[in-house]
Amino acid sequence: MTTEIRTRFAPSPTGYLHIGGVRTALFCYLFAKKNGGKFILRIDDTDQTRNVEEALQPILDGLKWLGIDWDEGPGVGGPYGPYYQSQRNDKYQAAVDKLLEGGFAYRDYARPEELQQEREAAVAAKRTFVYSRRWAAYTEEECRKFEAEGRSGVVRLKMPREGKLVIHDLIRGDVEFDWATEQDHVIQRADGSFIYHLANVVDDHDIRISHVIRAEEHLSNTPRQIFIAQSLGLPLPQYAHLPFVAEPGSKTKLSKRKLDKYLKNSDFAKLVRQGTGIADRVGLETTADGFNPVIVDFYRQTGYLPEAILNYLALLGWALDDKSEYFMPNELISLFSFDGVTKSAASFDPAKLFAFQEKHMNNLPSDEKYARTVRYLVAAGWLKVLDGPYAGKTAFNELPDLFPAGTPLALTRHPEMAPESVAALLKGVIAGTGDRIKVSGDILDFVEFFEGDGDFPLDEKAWNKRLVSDPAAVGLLKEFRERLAAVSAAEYTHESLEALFMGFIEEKQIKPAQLIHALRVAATGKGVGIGMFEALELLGRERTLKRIDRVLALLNG
RNA sequence: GGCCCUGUCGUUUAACGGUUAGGACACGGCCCUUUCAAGGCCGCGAUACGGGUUCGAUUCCCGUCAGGGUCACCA
Repeated sequence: MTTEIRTRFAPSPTGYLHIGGVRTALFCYLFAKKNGGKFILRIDDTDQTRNVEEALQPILDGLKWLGIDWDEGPGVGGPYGPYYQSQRNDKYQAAVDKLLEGGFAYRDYARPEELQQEREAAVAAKRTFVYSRRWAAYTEEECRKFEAEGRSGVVRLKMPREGKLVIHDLIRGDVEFDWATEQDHVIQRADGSFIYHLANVVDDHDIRISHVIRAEEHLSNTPRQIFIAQSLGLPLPQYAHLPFVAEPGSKTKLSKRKLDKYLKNSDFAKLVRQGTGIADRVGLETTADGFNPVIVDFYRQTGYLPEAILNYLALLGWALDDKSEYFMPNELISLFSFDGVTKSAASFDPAKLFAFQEKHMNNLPSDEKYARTVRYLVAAGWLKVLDGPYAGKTAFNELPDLFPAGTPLALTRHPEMAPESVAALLKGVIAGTGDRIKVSGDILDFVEFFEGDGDFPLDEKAWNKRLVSDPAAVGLLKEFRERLAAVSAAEYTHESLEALFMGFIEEKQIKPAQLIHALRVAATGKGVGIGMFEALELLGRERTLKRIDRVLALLNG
């Protein structure tokens, strides 16, 4: 009999998807898919004080966006549901009863402060704390006696106090523990609710998990889980404890709460600055609670590619060989194995993540780049959607990551322009920017093509340097303007414009720089940008002339 | 503090007893160039320390040190 490979990711509904969690989910997913198995999503909501649905949605959305699809779980169901722990209490109760019956657990009536005293005494005596089990109750009668004292009971595991346990970890090899160092952990609270470890073991078995793949921080918790499983007579899954994702430049676990500290890392700060710049322009909230690189939403909103994030995260703790680094998701699936997984914690490097993003973005077909940038231009107010499911919508969160091809768009500042021309312009801008757009939101750095011709903003520094304080350049610009005016609309291409320009500077015996900077500022308002002649072609003759004339008029006035 | 894990350039990793210890990102320089990117070339840069085992240790063993995790009626 061959058993199916089944892995699970079991997030608790915290309201956001942590980047470290994604890494764990990804490895679970890759291992399952590589081996033709199933990846299951289970929700660890045993702590019921939270609003589960609301706090779960961002996590489901994030995983879906990344393409980490689950075969069983919320939304898709499956044969071993329910996939919410809060709905499985009957199973946990049955397990606790069985543990009690078998003598593997007991009811305990100790008060927290009494336990605390024992603990302190142990520390003072420099010995390992071992609960005296003084308030343990094994019969109904004992229970009633303690309850009469006003005590409330919990159920504790009755851990072995001798012998050793060896865990065969797929990544770490054999790890040995002394049973004596394990505590009598609570598995059911006084209010009858259940503790995670109990629920976890019961569910992993019920849901037929074959491989428990999780972060290293759970390694120390594994003995008690094994004890529960063995006491219940359940077969053990295979374990694989992944190194966790650490802070930039440190080995401490990455946390959502320490944004201020991470901001001192210049690469991290750079990432945040870029993201915030984009989010601000498309009208998104940028509070640290929801918008920060530890949370997946940050990347989605800034315009990262899922495949880039997956690629980077896969390399954080896994390597194929000494040279390959660039992988698409399907390649990761076919190449993944525990052999390549590292043992030590890997710190999150924002600069390297960004490098992967650049690479994947540069390999993106231009149609897809187009489909991904529209959202930013619409949300920032440069474009309007004329028809289709998103007609009239402007809020970023109401717009899709990828705009459907053929959606008719209008240019806010040039309402007269036909949708086909708008689409052609945007396509041209994307082609012109080449590899300058690193994240989809970067399109907002090239909106000079969407500005009005008579009122586009002029970069102050560039304006002063290239025009105000360079009268020679202005003279040349005036003259070159006439040459441009003489070009027919059909001839107004970057090739012929470049030829025209080169002829002009040769004739004038000058270097390109003596005119081209002035021309750029006049035509785009900026000191930097895409290739000059591509820019002129995109603008077209009429718009170029209008722009130059406006600037010339400003200089005279 | 007990227990557990980890320790190769700044970061991420390769080398599974024999290499001038390799790559990528970052960084520095040069080239290209109308700006900004990109690209090309070059450079900087590591086996935590101490003992063993071995003809030979990054690799195996022991110790030290360092970092991290875990010890909740959180997950």
